[in-house]
Amino acid sequence: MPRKSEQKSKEYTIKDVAELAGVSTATVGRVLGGYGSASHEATQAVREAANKLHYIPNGIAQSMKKKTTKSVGLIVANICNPYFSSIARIVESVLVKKGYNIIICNTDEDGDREISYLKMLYEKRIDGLMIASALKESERKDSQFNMTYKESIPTIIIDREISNLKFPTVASDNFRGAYEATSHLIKLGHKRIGIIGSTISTFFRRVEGYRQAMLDHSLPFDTNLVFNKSYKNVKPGDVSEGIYATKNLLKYREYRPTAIFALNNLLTTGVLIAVNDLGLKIPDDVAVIGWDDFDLASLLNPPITVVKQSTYNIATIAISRLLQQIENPNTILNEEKKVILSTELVIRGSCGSNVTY
Amino acid sequence: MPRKSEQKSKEYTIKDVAELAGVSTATVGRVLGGYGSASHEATQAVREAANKLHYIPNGIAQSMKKKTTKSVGLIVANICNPYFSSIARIVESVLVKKGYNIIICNTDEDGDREISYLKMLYEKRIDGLMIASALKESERKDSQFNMTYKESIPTIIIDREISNLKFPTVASDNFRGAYEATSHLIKLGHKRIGIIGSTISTFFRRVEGYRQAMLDHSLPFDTNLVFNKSYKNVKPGDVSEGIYATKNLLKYREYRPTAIFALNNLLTTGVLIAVNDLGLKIPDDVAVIGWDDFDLASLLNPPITVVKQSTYNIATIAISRLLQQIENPNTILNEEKKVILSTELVIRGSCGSNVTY
DNA sequence: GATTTAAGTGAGAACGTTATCACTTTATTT
DNA sequence: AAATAAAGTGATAACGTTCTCACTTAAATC
Repeated sequence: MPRKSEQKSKEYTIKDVAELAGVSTATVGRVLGGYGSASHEATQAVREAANKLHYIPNGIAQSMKKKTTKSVGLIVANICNPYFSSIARIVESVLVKKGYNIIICNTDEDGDREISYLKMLYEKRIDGLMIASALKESERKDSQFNMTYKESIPTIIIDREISNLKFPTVASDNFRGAYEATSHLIKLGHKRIGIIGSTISTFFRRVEGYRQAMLDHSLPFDTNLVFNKSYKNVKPGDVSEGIYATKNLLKYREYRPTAIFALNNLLTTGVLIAVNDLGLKIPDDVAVIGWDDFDLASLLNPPITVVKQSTYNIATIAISRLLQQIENPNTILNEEKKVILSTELVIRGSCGSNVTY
Repeated sequence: MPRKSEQKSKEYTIKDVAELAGVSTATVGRVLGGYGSASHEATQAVREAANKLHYIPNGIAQSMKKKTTKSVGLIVANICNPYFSSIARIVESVLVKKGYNIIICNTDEDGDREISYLKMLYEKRIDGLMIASALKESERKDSQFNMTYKESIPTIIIDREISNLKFPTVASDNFRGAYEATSHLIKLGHKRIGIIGSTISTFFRRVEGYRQAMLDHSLPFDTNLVFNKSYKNVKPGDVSEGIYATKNLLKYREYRPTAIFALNNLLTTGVLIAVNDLGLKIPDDVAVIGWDDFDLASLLNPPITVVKQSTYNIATIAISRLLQQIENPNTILNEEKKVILSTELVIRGSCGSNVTY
């Protein structure tokens, strides 16, 4: 049965190459690894042998010896969120040029999953970690959570801040972005503004910005207008969450908000679907403003006003700092450990047009 | 300087745990690995020691010994494409439950990048591979390309077929989906139908479906209406490609197609933006039909008619088959090596309403 | 109580590299 | 021509696990 032997095609090792080339494994290492020195003949012979055997170096063994894996972990809530997928793509494109690869983990905003991912990645001995933590405000003080983070491995926190960890952070100015968006709505005459988010820390900052804007304009901060719970009957990471929240906010006609501020892309879509389902018109019946820009925003009728994050900058700054940490562990990044990028309010038509600026 | 010693926090090994627990490394392995047998005392001592040292097993060393890495590679064109990010998310969620993680690679439809990714993943000794190959029709016969694939490692091809490799495949019925979409347009009275794609193999099959539909309805197959080149001045994986193509197709008023069929999500968005830019109305001036459904499709004015793929099914079938190959390498999947899933034509308003069915 | 079976253990050889060390050969300098 | 430097090489010890093997002790069988 010659077929059987075919199936278990042996994985060739450096030893096989050495044997075929008639040199020692050390020489093979030197030739293939490009260090030390080897004669022309030896080099030739090794190359030939490696080719003939279709030798593929064992990265695991290399990692074992070199104590580096050339891989970084990326923990995000949901790779389907265009914001995170853009970041992933940019980060990946930078990394691949340096020979790194990227391990992607979706937490679905679940703190426990985040912890088990961390353990997994640390076991994998990743060289670096980029994380948009799913830790909730309340959990951030919990020392048990912080113990799961290894301060010895290069880490960069994106999108959300984790206050009591001393890792560098790159994020948007959530407070200010939300403040501006809310102020914009207020200037257009809106007094009852609903806001849809969830329990993650970033959204808290945005809600704070919203709150401050309301208060600064002598409007009440009404918690009935803040929808930031996650309901069990609605799966997160799905349009349905935004639909559910919107329908709840718009349920009682008398108390109905005249504007809704959705705190991420998916939620914005949910709001639009729900408003459409209810037969309401934007912006006349209800104004809408979304967090995160999207390609189709300007094509909708009316075009949607959004708070635009500089995703590209977040990603590039974050990855360059991470690589810096990885490649030069002694670098002290104290100077500007925290990078906060400003957002941009892109005014389109979904909030009405009687601007009073 | 006690600070310096803090910085280089030693990575504890199984040896350290053994020493602290007062047992041999073999016993630690047994306790932590959950195999063999260990006394209650030993178990207790080991657990305690491991905890005290915050011991994190070295997965690299484990992989070295066990010859399995518990990681699979996913090669796609662009993680920002909702189609691929959905697949990635579903696949990841299945894998993580089994203790695997996923390494993501973006080829940007570049065959050379695909090859270098393959090499990288093989060196990493991934346990399995899921790939939407970027190989072009012409390259598929090139044996040089096929040599880069290792038939010894479990692999599943998704989205696109690679004819001369004997890996199982899961994909949509591209021909039929395009045939139906084109027929739909023809029945609505369209005779000049533009189609926008690019050079990848999947799109060829779709263009074939389009072509067949035209011929079956006694309409000419006009290559001027087929836009499937990639231009250097336009970066792929971006809305601009679709915009550029659309503006080209609609340039000459006399020859202008009355309908445009966009072969992926990003291209559809590009078409919509371009049509809007040109001040044309859908569907009166030009009808639009897109490949791949999207959340906002029904909210646009008019709602966009699309060919919907069963992304969820593609992902779940693909990953379950891959896991089957990984966990039971002897399984012969010959019976139904190729799974072709039918698409669904979701008729909305972007093609006009005088349906003659 | 003698024998078999099971439970609990440690020593040590792998796994496939890298990289140090010692050595030989060749090239370069005095 | 002798002395030194440089280039080329192979043996071999790590890296941190797993797991077989051999062994001791305890439990179960007759």
